[in-house]
Amino acid sequence: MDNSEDEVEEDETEWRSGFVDSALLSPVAAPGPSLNKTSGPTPAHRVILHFDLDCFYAQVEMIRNPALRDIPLGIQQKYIIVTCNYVAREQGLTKLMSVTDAKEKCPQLVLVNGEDLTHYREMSYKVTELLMSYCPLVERLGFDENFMDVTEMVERRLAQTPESNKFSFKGNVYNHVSADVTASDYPRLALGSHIAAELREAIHSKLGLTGCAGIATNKLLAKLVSGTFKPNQQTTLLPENLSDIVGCLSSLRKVPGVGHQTAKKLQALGLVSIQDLQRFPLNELVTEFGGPVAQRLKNLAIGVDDSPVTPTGAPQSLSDEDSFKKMSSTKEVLEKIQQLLSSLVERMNKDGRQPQTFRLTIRRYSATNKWFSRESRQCPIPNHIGQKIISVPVFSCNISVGSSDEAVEQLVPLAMKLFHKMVDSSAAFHLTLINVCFSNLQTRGAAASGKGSIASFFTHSTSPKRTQICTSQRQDDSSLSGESHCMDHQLSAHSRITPRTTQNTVTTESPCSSEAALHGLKWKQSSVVAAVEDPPLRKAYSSTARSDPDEKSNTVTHQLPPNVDPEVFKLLPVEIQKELLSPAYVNSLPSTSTSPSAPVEVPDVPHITKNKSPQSFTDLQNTEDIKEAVNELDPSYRLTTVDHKRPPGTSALSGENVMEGWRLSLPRSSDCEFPGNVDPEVFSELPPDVQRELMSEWKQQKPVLKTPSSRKPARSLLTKDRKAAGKGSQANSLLKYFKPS
DNA sequence: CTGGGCATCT
DNA sequence: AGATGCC
Repeated sequence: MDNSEDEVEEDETEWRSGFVDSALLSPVAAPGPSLNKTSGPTPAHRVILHFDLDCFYAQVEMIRNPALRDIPLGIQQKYIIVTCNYVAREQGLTKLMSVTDAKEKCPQLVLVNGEDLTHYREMSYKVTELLMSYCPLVERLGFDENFMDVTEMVERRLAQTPESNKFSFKGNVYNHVSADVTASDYPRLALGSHIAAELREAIHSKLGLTGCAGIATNKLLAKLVSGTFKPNQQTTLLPENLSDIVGCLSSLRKVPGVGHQTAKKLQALGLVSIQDLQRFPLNELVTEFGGPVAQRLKNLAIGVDDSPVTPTGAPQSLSDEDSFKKMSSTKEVLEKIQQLLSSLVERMNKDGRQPQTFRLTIRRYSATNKWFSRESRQCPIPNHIGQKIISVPVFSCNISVGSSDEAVEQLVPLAMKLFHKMVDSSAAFHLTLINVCFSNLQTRGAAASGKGSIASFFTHSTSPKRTQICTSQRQDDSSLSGESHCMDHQLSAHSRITPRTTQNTVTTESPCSSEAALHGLKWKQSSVVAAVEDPPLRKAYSSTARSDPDEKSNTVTHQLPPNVDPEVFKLLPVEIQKELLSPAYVNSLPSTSTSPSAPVEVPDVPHITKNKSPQSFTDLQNTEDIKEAVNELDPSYRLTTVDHKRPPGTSALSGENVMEGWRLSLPRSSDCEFPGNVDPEVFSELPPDVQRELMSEWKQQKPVLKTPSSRKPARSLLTKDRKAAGKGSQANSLLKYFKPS
């Protein structure tokens, strides 16, 4: 029962497609709650583009180090090659292959550690920004994909462009010989293919990245078709071939939106192919998945997708995580949390918004079902801490208070509290992942918003004017000519890129411009200048937050485990302090061999000689030669120890960064009675609930970590209003993600 | 020997 | 808080 009659099938799906895609009619979706709560009606026929960058991480690394261009390159996270360049793919490597398998297939493979996503994130937002500069309707999907609704652009071009251009397709046309196509039937898709080609060219010329694009009438089809001709090509799907591309999906898992769980449920219903799902009665699907999901699945199976391209904007949460084989001591947890928080606070600082919520997530080891079962606890961030995450400009000077370090110091105890809500550290535990996350991000005060709005224009490679036009316009059709002008200017000018050295364009707009212009350097200044060279300044400000009488000796420092900041230590619950000081931990292993700070070996010499045939010796030589050559080309880029995670000595909480004013005196025999070990002054400065907690622990000799205190965030509506609340204010903060650091 | 993010829905 | 999905 294959699709015997192509024309009948196509006609039917096309009819349904038009039927469902037009929200004005849409009786199909009417009975149940509409799956996409798109407010506005979606145009009857849209032109949707899907961009998918080629082996994105690998491309970024090859740009950073061109010596990697022509050698097989894999991007490694832990034991996985998450992606690899096309040189490596020619030798059989695929995405998400284990390092072991990869090296077996390709002994010369050069690996770069890709656990730090900073560079990928930055480049990713540059791409989104570039697309947005042509049309604001851009939706991100991961770091390397973007949807774009160019319907209005197409309509405008339809009126403007000469006839001859309307009737040719750029790039491939699915299931057609491109030159052969009767493009006059699909002038909009044809123009969409022109736009896609221009945008891909812009991405290439301005950012140096190649990628694929799909052109179709909805997101699902655009995404499906974009990958049909793989590296650096584009493909248009004509409506007449809708059933072809859907029918070609080898399994239901290939349908975007059908994940592991959904596929398993469908398989339990006896469905394995797309055709199975197409024919399966809707009612039975409803009982299994509920109305909306069932209808959505049915629609997807026939290539129907009326979900709108929703502009993504700035992220709603920032998180940082690390996975490892085993973590089983509080000391390790504390250090890892410090590490993660340092980098997360730094990112949050650059963002400029103030997080209202902090979340800690862990994954426990379990022999069965290793990959799920994450647990998390979250709590509101006290305002006085949240403010410190954002560094505050000092008067008219560009130097800012080094408050980010303090923010980390105060967040660590918060995180440890959450940790102990999940893990009873008096019993054995075994974690394999820790994640820290800021969410509920709040744009900062109206008046002092110089940081967010103005800085973005400076760090931004495009003119403020154009950004304003494109981001504030939304979907209004009122200023078509304006956007069109903007667009055409861009398109015609992209052969010559003039990044407009920003300074002069914006200086006129705000007296704070010089302050904002240096914003990108602020973090460095705050951590170096404020903490080291300018202690009085820093102290003056820290004293406002904390009554810190005088500086005291550092006697305890030497007793602390390495990398534990005494300032932080002081703030920890005594039980944790005790745990950290106990001989078991002091002597305990620093041996998390999977730690990201451990150098990644490229290539693994003993492994190769052991595993491979005798001839691999020559390969080994070659690889070594390549490695050395690459290292010599760029000394800052060490293949053997590629670790972008954290340059040495930049940790805000490294041991040498000694803070003033901690004064907790503990005896050498660290694990004796608490009250004698605790400085009354310090105790009196602790928050009341912490005091209560400590008291109860001393009395009971038991970790009672329930805070009876007030955890009443009084949260109400934070779910829905992404569209309205987001866009306007979000446009500014979004730009921050578009700029190099 | 399946990473490190992100989002949405419940 | 968790599940699920996407890359």
